[in-house]
Amino acid sequence: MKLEDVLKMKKFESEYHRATLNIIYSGIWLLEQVNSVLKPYGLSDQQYNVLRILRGQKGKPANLFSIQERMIHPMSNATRLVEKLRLKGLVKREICEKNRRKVEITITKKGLDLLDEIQPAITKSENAMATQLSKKEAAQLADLLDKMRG
Amino acid sequence: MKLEDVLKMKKFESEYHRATLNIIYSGIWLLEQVNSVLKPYGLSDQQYNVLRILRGQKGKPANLFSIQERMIHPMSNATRLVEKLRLKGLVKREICEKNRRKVEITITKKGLDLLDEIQPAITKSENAMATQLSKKEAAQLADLLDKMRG
DNA sequence: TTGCAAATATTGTATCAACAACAAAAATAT
DNA sequence: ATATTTTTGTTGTTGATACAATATTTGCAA
Repeated sequence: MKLEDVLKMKKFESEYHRATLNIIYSGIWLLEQVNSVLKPYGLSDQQYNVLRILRGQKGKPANLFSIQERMIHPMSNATRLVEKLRLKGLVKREICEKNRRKVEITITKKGLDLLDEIQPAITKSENAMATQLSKKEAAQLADLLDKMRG
Repeated sequence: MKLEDVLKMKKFESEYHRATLNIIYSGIWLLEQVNSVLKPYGLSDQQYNVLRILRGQKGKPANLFSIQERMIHPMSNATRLVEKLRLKGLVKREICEKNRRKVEITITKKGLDLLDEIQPAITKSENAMATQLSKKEAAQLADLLDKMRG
């Protein structure tokens, strides 16, 4: 569905305005898709994102600062988000002995298992895009966005 | 800057995964741009969005329901958001006499003046995109997003 | 060495959003 | 006409988020 129909707009001020609104709208739309998949597992998209970053560490711990750097959302308080994951037993936190300012976060077995459990539903949701766009178009879209941000 | 550099990622699972993350990230990125422009005026992006919808009504009032339909964000409570605008004197609300369930919202002179005041900064921000993308590319980007959502 | 600046994390507070429950008016059905 | 359902909006509650203020550790400079 075209954005002007979704938002019941007659016209846009410019192609740049149309692109701007479309990117923002589509981002929110995609986040909702992801969240609806995650909801049954009791995770928010940000929590899921953090778990994936930690899995990508392959056992190496990550501190809060480096987690924030890699998040899609700028996370204004990593401490409380990670604490929620810890309470669920999905991550472990330890003070770094080398540099006592840092807190080392690692994903637990339980966290890895949960990611494995969720994976199929997420992949399915992401691949829904494949029915609309060819692989080439998806790549082109991402390239344009990279270019757009400068 | 490419998304993989921003998020310090080695690779993506697929072009679809890359596009998904890129759209979400770019949407948040754009929202931040808009918000930084609006901040000095004490408006959130949602409040600004509502004011623009009301201006588009050209004097005709809009009720809360129709405002929600046209918002980029699904707004979970329009009542309170509009109340904030009313307290600032930017909108007026009246019970619709024809259908007393409805509340008619109209933008005030003060609201219109504020929009005019903000306009140049917003346009400037939106046109920053023009230094990165041609008009044709912007259109192509928006088309791909429309297509992506199906 | 001492003092100051930078890096890292936590906490407090105020605002905002999601979700569900509720209410009132209007439309529809019996 | 009365009861039921739908539309529209409001409110309560709980949890999330932004932002600023505050520690604590480390690194560096005088």
